Amino acid sequence: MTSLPDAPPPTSAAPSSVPIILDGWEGDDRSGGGSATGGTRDGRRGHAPSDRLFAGLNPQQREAAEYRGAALLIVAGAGSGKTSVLTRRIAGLIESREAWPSEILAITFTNKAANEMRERVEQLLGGRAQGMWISTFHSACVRILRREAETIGKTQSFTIYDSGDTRALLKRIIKELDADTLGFTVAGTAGRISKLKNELTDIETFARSANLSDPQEVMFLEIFRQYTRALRRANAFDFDDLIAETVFLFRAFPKVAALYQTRFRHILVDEYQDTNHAQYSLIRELTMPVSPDIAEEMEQHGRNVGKLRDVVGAIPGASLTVVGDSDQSIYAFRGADIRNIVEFERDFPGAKVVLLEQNYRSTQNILSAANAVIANNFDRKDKKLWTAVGDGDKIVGYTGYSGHDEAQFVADEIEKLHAAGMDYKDIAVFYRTNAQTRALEEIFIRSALPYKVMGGTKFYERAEIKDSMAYLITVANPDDTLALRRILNTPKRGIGPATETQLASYAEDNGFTFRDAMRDAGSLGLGPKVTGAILQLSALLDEAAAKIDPANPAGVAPVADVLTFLLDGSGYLEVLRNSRDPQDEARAENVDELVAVTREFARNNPDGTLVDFLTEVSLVAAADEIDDSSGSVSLMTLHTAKGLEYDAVFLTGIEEDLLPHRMSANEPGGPAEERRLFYVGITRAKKRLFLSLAMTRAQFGETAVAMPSRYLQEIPADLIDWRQSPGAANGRGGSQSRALNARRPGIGGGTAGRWNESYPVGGSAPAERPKAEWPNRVTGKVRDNGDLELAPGDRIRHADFGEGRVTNVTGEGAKRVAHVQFEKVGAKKLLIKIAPIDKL
DNA sequence: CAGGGTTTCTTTTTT
DNA sequence: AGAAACCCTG
Repeated sequence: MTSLPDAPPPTSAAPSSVPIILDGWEGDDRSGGGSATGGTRDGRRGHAPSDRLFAGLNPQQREAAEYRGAALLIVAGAGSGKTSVLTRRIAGLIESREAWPSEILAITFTNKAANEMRERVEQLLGGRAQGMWISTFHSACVRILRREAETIGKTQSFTIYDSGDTRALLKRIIKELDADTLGFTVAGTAGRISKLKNELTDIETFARSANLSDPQEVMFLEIFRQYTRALRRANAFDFDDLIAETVFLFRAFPKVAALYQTRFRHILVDEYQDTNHAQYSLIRELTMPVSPDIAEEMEQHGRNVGKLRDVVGAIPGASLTVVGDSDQSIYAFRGADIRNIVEFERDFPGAKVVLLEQNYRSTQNILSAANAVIANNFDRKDKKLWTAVGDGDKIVGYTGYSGHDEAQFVADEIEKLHAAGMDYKDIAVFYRTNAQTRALEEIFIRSALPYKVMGGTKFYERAEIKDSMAYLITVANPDDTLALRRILNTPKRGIGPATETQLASYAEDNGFTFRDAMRDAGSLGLGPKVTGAILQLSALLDEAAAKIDPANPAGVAPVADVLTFLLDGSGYLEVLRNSRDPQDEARAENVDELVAVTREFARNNPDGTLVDFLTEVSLVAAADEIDDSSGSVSLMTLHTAKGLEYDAVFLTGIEEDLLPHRMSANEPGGPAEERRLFYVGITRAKKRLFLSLAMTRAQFGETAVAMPSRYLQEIPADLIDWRQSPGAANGRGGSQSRALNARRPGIGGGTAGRWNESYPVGGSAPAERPKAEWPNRVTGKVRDNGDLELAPGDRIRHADFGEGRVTNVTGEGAKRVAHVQFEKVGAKKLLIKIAPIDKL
């Protein structure tokens, strides 16, 4: 077939919003076929992409969008419009009929980015984009692995273990082997295994190279072996397996690989600087040419690949476009290898390189700061971001006396921005470690500031959610012993560790699964109560499994129904609701929330199965949670912030031992990576950038002195307007400092000298408040003023802010907010229920 | 086996 | 400070 239909090709109905659903692969009409490297050879190039698609691109961007060739590297500085380039490149390929949508594979860093890219491409094309694969590495691999599961000894409903599951499994193995006596820790072992998998070292390869005279290494090998075996028996993959096993699959089964190599003709990878070796290898496999004999065989099996073949009958490799910025590489700790991008031209000879340096995001002041900071990393290609939008406002700096003081500054400035017309959703607060959210959250709650914490103690990591999910997993994948053991005695049914061990060894001895052992609990000679409990649970799970059995004449039940059935039948929710522990109330609400999530899932994916739901949940990233329409300030780690942008950005905790983090000091390349992290944070800001730090920071329940980060000095002084500079905070706060030291004897005052050396004493604005207003801790923690009646005109006293007059009261019930004009610190909003205030 | 009390450890970043 | 691990009793 050489001619093209005029209408867009019919493609399978892959629901665009849910990349995980398996689309009907065979149903994809590939009849148009196409060769990446020979776009014009077979006459497919009906017409060049219209100028409309490239409107508004600068010459470099346009070149990157239009270039046709086997390999293209787009070096895209922060904010240089790479997403525009990528989406237009994809749209151009499709519009010019060089490619069908189903021939496109685009890899993004988060599911959210994937969905956005898909929407933008569809927008550009007017909706003719079904069948594209736009997803993360992990989602794409899951999709492939589910499809090919049988080939590698798994079933289609395999479970995905997250790092928590991995840790739980390793913990048991280490305990059973008594490996902790040899100094093995769960975290250390998990990290080592992860590293090996990211390097594509499987257990056999490792065993061959292991030094067997080292007992330490022998033990590790045994742990690794048992871990691998447990995963296999549980019909489960861990995160790293998803990538590595796909690579192994392609290498072991070239014909399977050929299916994907011929399907995907144009592969695009975003954030290429953060790919690890396994991901790099996956891309290499996918862009490999198909040999003549396999191509021949495919054709004989009815796969219409003829027009892809070259003169010798082979199918050339797919075209590859990668986008990245080595200055934004921040994932070396999980195996990302900066060499992948640095050596791209060597890996793909003849590759074209396009540089994007013009920044469309930030003001020049922000960019100058970013450029100055990153210039301190040696060993990098010099690259300078520039913008045409002008200097903009100065960067604002602030040094708090404590983490809470810093948080109060952030809250106050956010309120000012909001009062000046900026939406909360356009403001973000970044920090290095999740632990830093505590002070921020305390202050934000008290200030009645709407905020959302991205990532951190994620919803899906909460115990009650993991419990509920474990019920679902057990139903979907009965082989998953880990999930089964988790719910065995949750809620309490009198099945203790001893019984659990008995069941496990009964299964082991007879070659059953744990699940089978439960069904056969009657023959174990346990007490009648325990036996009854096990059989009851077993029956409940069987009944639930029947609900999703495709063979069930009643039809397949929605996920929500299965979940509520399990939660009711097990009594899990009831136990939480009847508990005296006040936290269990919130837990029950979370479980209800999960039920709501399953309903939402069913609404978005009418054909979504339980396995689809579990997959989606397993692969949500922190950045996926961000709801653009929400009127909340976003709080997140610097890592989560990658790829995002906000009008105003607060970078908090810019202190030594935090940024750069203490732990990074030992790592080779650590400080440089931390600097890139700072750079990423700075370049997220469009209009306003705030840098803050504290003189003392609570850590492990102790208060320790903190030093300004070395990176602060790298920013030219004239770019920063210090509201309270490190030097000034120290000078003015001398007595404060001593008071703190007196309270906490462990802190030496001698190191504080450095505070004065490098910073101007006194900012351009005087410190707003006397130090006495700033105790190091938030007072009145578990206060409840629920019944306090306040009206405009009332006078109150606040524990920190002193006296003031209520000007307005808004909100209802527990969310009533008092607007107060304080005598010394100005206007504040306070959540009445918990604010440390008294009516005068 | 369950529940309560005490002790110890934690904080790097995440798909 | 808070969570998890551990230990003890009923």
